[in-house]
Amino acid sequence: MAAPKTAKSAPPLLDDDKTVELADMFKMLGDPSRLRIVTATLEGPRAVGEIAAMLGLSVSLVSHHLRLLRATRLVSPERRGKQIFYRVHDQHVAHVIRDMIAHVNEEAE
Amino acid sequence: MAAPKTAKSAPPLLDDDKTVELADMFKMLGDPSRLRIVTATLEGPRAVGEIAAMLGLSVSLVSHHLRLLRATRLVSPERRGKQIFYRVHDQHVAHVIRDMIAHVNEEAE
DNA sequence: ATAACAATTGAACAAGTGTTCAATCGTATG
DNA sequence: CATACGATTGAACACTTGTTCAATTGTTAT
Repeated sequence: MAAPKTAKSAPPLLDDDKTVELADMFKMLGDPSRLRIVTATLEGPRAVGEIAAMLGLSVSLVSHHLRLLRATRLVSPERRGKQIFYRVHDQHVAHVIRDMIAHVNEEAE
Repeated sequence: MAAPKTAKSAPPLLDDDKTVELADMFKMLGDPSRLRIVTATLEGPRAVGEIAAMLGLSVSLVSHHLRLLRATRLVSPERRGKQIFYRVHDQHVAHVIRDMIAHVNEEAE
């Protein structure tokens, strides 16, 4: 909790549940390692070890992050032999992230 | 740092600086209080006390968050008399956030 | 100047976070 | 079966983070 004031009057633009849900999604992308992992899976299914090598991170660390990303439904796993391939969970997520990347890459205004 | 492996080979989709910059932006929006504050300023310039009342948060807390949001250039202040009004820093930021909200509100797939 | 109002600031604390290391699980191949 | 490989898991750690409270700065009015 935050304030003793019992104030509440403005119409929302986003209800409380959606706000928390969205914040959780943002939080997941708010860590550089995780953001790199997600953008890596954006280009196609990538195995855990592959991601780790690409990014210069330990397999353990990548796996920990993938567990969180899975829980937030940002990526989804698919087993193929010994390896497990991850990709962005759906097109919805992919679009949002691509959008953000585009905006940061433009940066012209 | 993370892994001792000296691996590095894949072409980026987003260079390191931009990645960190984007992650910082995401991190700011990754807290529910802050996300609500930003969406509040999305509808027009809002005074600090006004925001605090709308959201049921203490003025102090809102101010702390606004300092962070200012530092990340997500909002910008404008003094008008005793009060200080905040609004989303630019259209760029506004668009990205509106986009995200729209996506979460749809949620249909 | 004094008082009142709006907002910022700093210290302090609990709770959460990213990372590492070692151990474990799952799947394929000898 | 055993061995090797890929990935997950859990404990432990230092570090960061969100929040509160009290004190302070800045602004307008009396």
